[in-house]
Amino acid sequence: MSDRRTDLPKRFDPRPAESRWYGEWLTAGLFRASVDDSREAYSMVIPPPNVTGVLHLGHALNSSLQDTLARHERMLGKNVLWLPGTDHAGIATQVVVERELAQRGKTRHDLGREAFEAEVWEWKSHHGSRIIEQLQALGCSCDWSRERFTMDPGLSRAVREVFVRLYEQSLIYRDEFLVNWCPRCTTVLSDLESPYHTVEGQLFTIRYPLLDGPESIQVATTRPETMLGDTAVAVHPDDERYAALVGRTVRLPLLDREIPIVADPFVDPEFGSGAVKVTPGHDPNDFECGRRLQLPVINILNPDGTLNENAGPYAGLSVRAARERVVADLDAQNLLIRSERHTHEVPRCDRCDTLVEPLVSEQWFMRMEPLARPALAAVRDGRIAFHPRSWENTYFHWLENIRPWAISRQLWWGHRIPAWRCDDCREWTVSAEDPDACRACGSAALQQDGDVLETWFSSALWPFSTLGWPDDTPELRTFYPTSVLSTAGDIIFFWVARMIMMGLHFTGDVPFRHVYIHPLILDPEGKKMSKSRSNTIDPLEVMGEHGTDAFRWTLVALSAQGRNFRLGDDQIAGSRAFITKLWNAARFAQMNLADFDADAPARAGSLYDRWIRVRLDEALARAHRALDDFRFNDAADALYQFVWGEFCDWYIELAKQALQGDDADARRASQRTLVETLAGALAGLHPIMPFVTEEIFQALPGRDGRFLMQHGYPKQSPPLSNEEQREIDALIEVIRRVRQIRGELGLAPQARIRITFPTAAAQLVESHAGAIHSLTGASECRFADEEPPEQAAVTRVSGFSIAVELEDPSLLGDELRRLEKALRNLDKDLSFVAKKLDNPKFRERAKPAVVEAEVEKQKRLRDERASVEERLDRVRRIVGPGGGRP
RNA sequence: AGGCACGUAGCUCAGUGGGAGAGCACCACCUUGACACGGUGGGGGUCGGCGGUUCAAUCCCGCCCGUGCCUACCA
Repeated sequence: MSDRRTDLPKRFDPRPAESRWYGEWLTAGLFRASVDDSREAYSMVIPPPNVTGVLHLGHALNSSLQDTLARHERMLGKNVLWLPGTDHAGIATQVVVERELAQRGKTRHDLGREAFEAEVWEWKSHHGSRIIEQLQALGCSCDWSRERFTMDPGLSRAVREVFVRLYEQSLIYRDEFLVNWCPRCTTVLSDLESPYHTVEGQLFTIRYPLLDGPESIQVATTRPETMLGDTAVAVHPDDERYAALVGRTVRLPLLDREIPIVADPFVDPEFGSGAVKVTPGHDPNDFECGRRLQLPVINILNPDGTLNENAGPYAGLSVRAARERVVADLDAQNLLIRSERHTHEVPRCDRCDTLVEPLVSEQWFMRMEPLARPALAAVRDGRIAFHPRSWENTYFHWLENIRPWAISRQLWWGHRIPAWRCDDCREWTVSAEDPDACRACGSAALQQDGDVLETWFSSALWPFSTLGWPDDTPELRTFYPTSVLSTAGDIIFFWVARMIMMGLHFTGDVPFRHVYIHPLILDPEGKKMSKSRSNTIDPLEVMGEHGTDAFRWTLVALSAQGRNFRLGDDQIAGSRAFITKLWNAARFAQMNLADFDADAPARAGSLYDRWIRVRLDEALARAHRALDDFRFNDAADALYQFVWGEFCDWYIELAKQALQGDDADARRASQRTLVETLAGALAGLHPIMPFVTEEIFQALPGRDGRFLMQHGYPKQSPPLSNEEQREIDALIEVIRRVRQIRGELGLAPQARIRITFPTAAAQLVESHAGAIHSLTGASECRFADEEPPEQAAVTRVSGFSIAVELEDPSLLGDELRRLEKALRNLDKDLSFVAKKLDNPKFRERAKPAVVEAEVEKQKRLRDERASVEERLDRVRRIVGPGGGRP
């Protein structure tokens, strides 16, 4: 008799629901944004994952949160664009493809640049969409028709345009600078790409003899081989021990080079001997010291990490071999004072883990301070807000101490730098279009720079390059600035700050209005997850095991602001239980809706019906306020409490009377409330757990072929009057109190009980007799104002007492203990209230409302105490002083 | 070393200037016609420590201890 698609099976099976609904949503174009739309726009760009990447927990979390926002805003009726894509990940991708080539016994040099690039594109076409498919499995509602890749023609054009403009503004320049060099990748790395790792090394103390005289000076170093590039020895200007030596000359051992002793405040007199060898070619501090004092720079390394001709007899050796030889030779000449164990930090290549060598090289740099100033202002004046706000400190600190950015990379995979050098006059021609002739001398003998730009350079343009910049496109006009950027805290420098700088500089506006920094997921022991710790969790495995909705719900429900969280199986199992609860509530609804006619006129609902609708409205309002503030956990909590604690625990139980009763009108009204409230709850949950909510929604009667997302959120219902609110509160309290007596006295669940109410409660009890009987297990409710029967447990409910008759006289002993406990608790409460009210300063200085509340509280507690005490006396008289039981 | 968080029930975590909550775990009873991934009831916490501000502090301030993350780096 029903035209519904299916009956809900006993258990929810996530897999088929996930693939079915995701496919239908895509077909229906639900995720498409439109530029020709009068609705308010809401937009986000996805932090583009690395094209070589696989979905890890960080992606899963961030994407779940963004999807929650995107779906929520769509359901609010906005024109939502969530723009997806990937970045080309210069080094990572090149390393992957080179590894594949190596298996075929080839290097990229065997292929040549063009063939190698083709090889990478080929690789991308086969493997580059893996992470996109994984995001889809997670349910992400991105507008896939607008998927972008940082190497797309449009985005590449944006990169060139930006490079050329910055060059013309003298913000991009070439310079010789000490850079981080990866000898394996043979490319420069940014500081951020060369993280430090702790190693157990040695600290060598070496003696440098003075040129004129028998004295010598001792220096300490962890990298003795770099002495081959020393051009000075430095001491602190205020260090009296060495004051006489400053300006004299030492003879550098092994190479016999004469180098000066200089004074520079960067030297820490407390460390080691207080004198330091200065190697401007291979140490950041020394490089800066060298610039200050105009010391010569000697580079002793070849690009592959071997020593070059400047190392004299050590040329051709690896750094490691050279270190051993240098130490041995120094020792032989009695110049090695000592070596001791020393833990220190060395930089390694983020991508291949090779030791990074600082070395001087000519690179393209970008001046950052002029762009940093407006970027700082945009956050200071609130045009961009960080959530949680404390991350602003991180942002400010980095931008206030910003240094030039080395943007060139000696790779073959990436955006090739649009700069050509003239063979004849050596001048650079920088141009968005490939030039025919040198700008300086007109020569046609031009060579394009072989380097490419760092990947982050193109990522920094992502919020506007993906929307068509530099053209003035409808997409840009509609969706820029974007609404929210959601990402991880450790990426603020790499990406967020650079997007803000580039966005302001090139579009004149901020790239996004809100930056949400999501929590970090820790393992069950509270440690950061990492491959090296092998404590990672594979999101796809979890999704397969527990279902994607359970996984998403867990991540969202744990995302409290400003706090990381631990993830383990327990958390996810809890989410699955919640989904099962929802599922079973839906099955209950379905069973009771078999004859439901959505179009039939229904009379106004019962108090229960009107109450649960109001509770739904309040839960949705709380959830939506929470989402507005990025308090994802609070949103989840509001919905959870409603579904489980109110809809399932109370409404369904209360509605059973009408649903299963004889009054057809009452039944129809409750059916309507049941289905509409459930649908409203599903709508509220849908942004967080899209699949199961759609699955249930589509199985409910009265569907019109549209999807849950298209229905949006339910309209508000009229509020309850104060009287109605009091009535439902009192009913719930009565039921709770009686259940409490049953539980505390250990009455068997089957045991029927008789309850005596005062006549004043008659109206309440009679209006809700069905609920009271079924939910308390009462067989009879009586009304009497005289003293309650002796054989009874008495409890107090908002202003009146109710008595539960006890069949078994021995239970009075338990009742005695129950009352004694209640009395103890009341006395405790009373003494705390008294402590306040007896303090004259409290009455004098506390807010009058607070004082009044305490007075009220005291009055209520005293009343209650008197009533409990009276009853206690009576029970004591019956049972005797020892109580009913031993 | 500096910065930023965090420390609340056995565990994972919410929360608030007026005597603290949830989920899981635990105890008791219950295979009741949605649901044992369940129901009803219950026990359990000097809210990290020490000071300060306040009539009142778990909450605000300072110091200390512990944990985590980030940044920088001593040759």
